[in-house]
Amino acid sequence: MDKLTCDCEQCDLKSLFYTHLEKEEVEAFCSGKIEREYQKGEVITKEGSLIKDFIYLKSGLVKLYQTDHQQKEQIISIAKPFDYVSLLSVFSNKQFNYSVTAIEYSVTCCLDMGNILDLVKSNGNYALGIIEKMSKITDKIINSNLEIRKKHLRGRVAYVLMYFHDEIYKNKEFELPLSRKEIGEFIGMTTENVIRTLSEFRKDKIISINGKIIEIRDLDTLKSIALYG
Amino acid sequence: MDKLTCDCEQCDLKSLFYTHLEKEEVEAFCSGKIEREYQKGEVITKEGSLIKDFIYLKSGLVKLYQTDHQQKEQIISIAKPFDYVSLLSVFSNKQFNYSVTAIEYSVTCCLDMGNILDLVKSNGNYALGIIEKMSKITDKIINSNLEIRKKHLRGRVAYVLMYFHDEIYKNKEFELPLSRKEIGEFIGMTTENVIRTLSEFRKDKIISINGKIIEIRDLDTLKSIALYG
DNA sequence: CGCGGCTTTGATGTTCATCAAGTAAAGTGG
DNA sequence: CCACTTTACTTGATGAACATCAAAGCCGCG
Repeated sequence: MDKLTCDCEQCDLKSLFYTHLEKEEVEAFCSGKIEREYQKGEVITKEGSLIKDFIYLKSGLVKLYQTDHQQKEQIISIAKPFDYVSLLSVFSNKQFNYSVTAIEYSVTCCLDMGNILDLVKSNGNYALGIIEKMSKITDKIINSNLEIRKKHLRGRVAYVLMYFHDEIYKNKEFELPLSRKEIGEFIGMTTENVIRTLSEFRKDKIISINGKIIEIRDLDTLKSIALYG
Repeated sequence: MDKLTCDCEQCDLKSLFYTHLEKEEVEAFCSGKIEREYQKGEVITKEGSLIKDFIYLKSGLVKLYQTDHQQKEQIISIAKPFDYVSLLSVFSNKQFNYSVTAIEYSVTCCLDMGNILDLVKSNGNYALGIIEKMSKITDKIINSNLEIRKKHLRGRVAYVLMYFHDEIYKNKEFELPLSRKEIGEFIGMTTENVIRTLSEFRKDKIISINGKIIEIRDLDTLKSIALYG
């Protein structure tokens, strides 16, 4: 994790954070800003730690997860820029409810929580923007949890592959950012069965596997398994 | 469903909605307000219908759920006053993402959505209150879904019973507001297995069952099943 | 080089859904 | 108010879906 300097004017996320702000507000806002970069595997925030900053993801990919009393992890959500801004818990708790770890090289931007609160209070349009954002993010998380819950193993694995295809890489070939174990933690099944199901898809010529590289060979079939499996 | 008249001054929820408002704001706010009452089983909002009002629950108990392409229902959450205010979707969508049905006699209060939006924009403290509320509600939903997902059948059923005991009725004896089928829809198992598990608990003298009336006879055991089962 | 973590496959047993069948309760129309 | 239909509840038997256990290969890293 390193610190970077950055120019807010060219930040992709300014539409999210700065649209409703006057120029002087932006400057005040950004003065306390710190960018950090994380390598794959580095922890960004830990469950239970105090919330001092408001963090959002500028680039990369992260996983949100909780850890069990048996040290088992449950992945709540995979998030890309715009999808993850630490909106969960931030406004209701003193501590983070979830841990966040980079699963690809990622850059975050941290703003002082106090600044955000002041802005919400003083700028209604800004507040509304935050509310809409929160609403969308949590809707997505809740819906994907419901989706996963009602599927069988094949459907769940297909769902994850389609998720990476549709939402993240937009390409039939991509490198899985998650280990088999993590996929299991995400969709609630054992590592062995994730592997077995992937192997089945390979035998059925729905995908090709080369380590972490996946190529989708029969998108329609995969899609229908994701929907009805 | 009937309309009622109501006095905002004595509304239990005024702490949530009116704390940050001036007297004249409250009046403007309440002018468009409509109270409605629902008998057990009556639908409050339907998935897919247009959001015109901002609804919150004044008294009673409701279920939030989605309906499958096979007409199967999945219960997302059981909500009591303060727990349910239609915050999910409301700020991010034109339509409701979920249906809501009363599972006990309930009273709702509907406010014009436009009024709420104006307030959020013009009153920062009010906005912050809404944000905190949203954050807490969605945290609860996400957490309970994760909890349920990692348990076995006995643990899930115990979890539901403990939920009614701890959160709703605060009493060892209560009448289940859900049918066996609905409990299954809530915790992701079949009706038959809900019944079987309840019967097991009865045989193990953990609970007594009389139709929908449940009495918890061994709270400690039930609690530990809910935690570790 | 060896150790630990990730991956893979097979064999085995448990958990759970499904099917079937029957009883009880609750609503419906004559 | 009673026959009738429907819906909720209950139990058992069966098989499918899935977790667990075991063993071995692979790779990266100190």
